[in-house]
Amino acid sequence: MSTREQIIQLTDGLIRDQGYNAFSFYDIASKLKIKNASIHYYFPTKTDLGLALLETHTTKLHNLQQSVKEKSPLLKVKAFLSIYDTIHEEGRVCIVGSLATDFNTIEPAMAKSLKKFAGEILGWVTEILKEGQESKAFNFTGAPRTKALMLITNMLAAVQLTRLTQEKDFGTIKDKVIEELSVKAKSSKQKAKS
Amino acid sequence: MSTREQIIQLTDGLIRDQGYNAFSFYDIASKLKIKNASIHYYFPTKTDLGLALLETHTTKLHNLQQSVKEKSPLLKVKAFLSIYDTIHEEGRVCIVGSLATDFNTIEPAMAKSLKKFAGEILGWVTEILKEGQESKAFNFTGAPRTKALMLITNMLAAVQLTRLTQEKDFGTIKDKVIEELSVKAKSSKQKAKS
DNA sequence: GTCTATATTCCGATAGAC
DNA sequence: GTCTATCGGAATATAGAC
Repeated sequence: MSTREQIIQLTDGLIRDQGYNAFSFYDIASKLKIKNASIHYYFPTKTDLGLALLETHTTKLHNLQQSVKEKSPLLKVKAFLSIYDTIHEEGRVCIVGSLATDFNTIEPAMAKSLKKFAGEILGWVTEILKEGQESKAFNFTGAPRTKALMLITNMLAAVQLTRLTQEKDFGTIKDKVIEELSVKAKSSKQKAKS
Repeated sequence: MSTREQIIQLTDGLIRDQGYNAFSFYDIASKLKIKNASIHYYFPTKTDLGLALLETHTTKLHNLQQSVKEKSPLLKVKAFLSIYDTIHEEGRVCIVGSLATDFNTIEPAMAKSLKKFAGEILGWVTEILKEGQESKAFNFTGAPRTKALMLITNMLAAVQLTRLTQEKDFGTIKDKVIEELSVKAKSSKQKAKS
């Protein structure tokens, strides 16, 4: 991997671990055993680095979308949910949640890029839910966009909240999200479990 | 209000607006037209200030719990959800979400206090849902704790995500949360709305 | 309680040599 | 591309006068 790519990868980990305002160029430089100034060669400003990071996240999202393009709505939703598995295992949070809480401190260019990225995710999940609702693969009422918002909020905050409660809460939430989406008509069963 | 209380109140707004690592003693001092050093008179370290803030949030939570102690489960849930109304109107995020994304940068004492606070919220919402489930006021399957986690994640992330999407998304999410909880058996109606 | 003054550390960023 | 050196600024925190 090129130095530039390594810088972006380390930035990603640091932002999602500690937040945008808590990581420094030195954190990255020391890990790569290069000097501070070298980072500035690739990314003149911190905002340039943040923008490059958001571009790689966008590319990764597009790759994931492509990889499940022909799959069922359920598998597509699971593909989306699986994004958070690694995030949770790392003890980190997602890039959207991390930058959302720092939103009022980032520069306009980054804010714009972040909004676009969040919009693409929401649009994708909405499309998946719409497809599943129409094919009756999913069991939910109301607008797909609303359900997409709730699905995203569940996962985005699950990785944040389970830093404070119990590690297993993440899996509990994820399982329940899938269950509520896919379980049919509901014959009134089920009670204390999950 | 005493200077000490004003400091805490300003800290609260700043942390939930910009994040723990983005606000400074100077931000507070300048708004109160006093000097940096005066803040240190009340709170020797930033951690002391953060701990005091978490104590006021705990007190406010207890006050809210007391005020709805004799109400129905639905009104109790609405009381909990209403916490986020003001937060959203301010364009801020909740203290748990803000500090959760900064969790790996705060000192152990604050981390411990934050975990305790989050645990109290989760315990309270779980109790409300348990009560509503047993009295059949609520319509959900599975463990109350799981549903409580999902309710909290919906709201915690709603205020974060709607910074990036549309302002009205917050209300959409909140309404749907209440609807899914309280609507009965479901006569199969409802489709494109909400 | 609030101030001035200062210590210390860290940060983002730039200039210029190699 | 990476380095040394340095600038300018901002942060937390403390000492001691008033």
